[in-house]
Amino acid sequence: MTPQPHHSRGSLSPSLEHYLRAIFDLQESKGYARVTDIASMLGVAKPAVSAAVKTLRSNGLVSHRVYESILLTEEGAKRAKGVSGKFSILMHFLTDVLGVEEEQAFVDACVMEHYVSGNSIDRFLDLLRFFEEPGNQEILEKFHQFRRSCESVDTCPTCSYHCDISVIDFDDMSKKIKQSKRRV
Amino acid sequence: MTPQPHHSRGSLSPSLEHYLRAIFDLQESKGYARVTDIASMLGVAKPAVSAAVKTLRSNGLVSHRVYESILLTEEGAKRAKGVSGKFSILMHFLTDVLGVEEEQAFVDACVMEHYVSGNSIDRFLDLLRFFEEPGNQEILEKFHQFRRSCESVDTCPTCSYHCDISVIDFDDMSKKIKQSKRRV
DNA sequence: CAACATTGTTAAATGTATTTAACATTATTG
DNA sequence: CAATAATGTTAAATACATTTAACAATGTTG
Repeated sequence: MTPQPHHSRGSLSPSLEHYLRAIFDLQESKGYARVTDIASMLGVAKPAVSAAVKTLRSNGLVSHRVYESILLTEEGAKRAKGVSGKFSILMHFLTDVLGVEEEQAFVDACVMEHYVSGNSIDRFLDLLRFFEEPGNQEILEKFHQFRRSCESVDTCPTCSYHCDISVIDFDDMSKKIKQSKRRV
Repeated sequence: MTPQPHHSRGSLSPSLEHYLRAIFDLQESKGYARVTDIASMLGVAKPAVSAAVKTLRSNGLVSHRVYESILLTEEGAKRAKGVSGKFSILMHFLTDVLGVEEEQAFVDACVMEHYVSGNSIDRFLDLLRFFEEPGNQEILEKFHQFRRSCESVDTCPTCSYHCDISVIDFDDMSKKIKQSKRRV
């Protein structure tokens, strides 16, 4: 009914958020973003970028005159910073705390940044900070030892998730979970 | 060229994986799954379920004669167990370690189960187990205290992610990340 | 067992995100 | 400055996941 303001506050799809972060990163590193940059950065064809930019533009998140370069608006920059921040937290958590290999952590952080709630991200950050506290580094080190002691899938029951799920004692961990299955 | 075997080993879309887990859960709780059960469990319309089941069936993951109930094949059960296991680990980690509120944890685990690599899930499980080790519960308790000390967003810099991302010191956490931006 | 309720399917349409092919614009350079 | 290269857009097609509406099969019960 009431005409929807173009720079709406609604939430973006994961795909559009990802374009937004790519533009943010390019703007940080070279001052602006071009369609081709974005396309090669994200590994998609240029028309996909054109379409995405058009949508972002109609949401008031980027300014872009055809055939020219793309810049974030203030609102766009604000949102992009949010996504980028999530990414940083996740990336750090996965590599520095969990010890996930960097390439893998990157891929995972790139999807989690769009799907995990800000709420949970806050908690990831808490734990990251906890391990950074004076005196707590050694706890992290202790965990890394614990983790490193499990190089072999054959001998360690905790390293078997994607190898053989049946090794894990799920009865032990499924009590409260059962109850929370209301909505999926 | 060569006719693709129907029970292919390719990977499923997040959506189909989610249907698969729903079927798994229903089969566990009542022995079989009906279209209506799945639809109401996932909050989608029945034709969406019909379509998904048809695809799962053509992939050899469920057996289903029209108008009858749906059962996982051996292969389907194997894969569903994998997804379900990821869910359990994530749910536990989010609630018991991070202290994420249960409803929120549930939502997040439901998406992460499809998007996070088995590799990283293994690491989440490691950390979960680490905190369960004799003598380590108190570390977790210490973290929970650290975390609980941050109820107010106004006074605690770690609880501000989705409120004001700018509070976080990203320069500090963006060195190694910069380098890993090859593929997105 | 006929009427009704429940359950499931098909058909048609929508929305989003892609691709390739063809074309348009802009930039470079000989 | 004209030819060529690079960049960007539009158009058309595909794929997937979804919806509503209409219909079909199955089950229940008076």
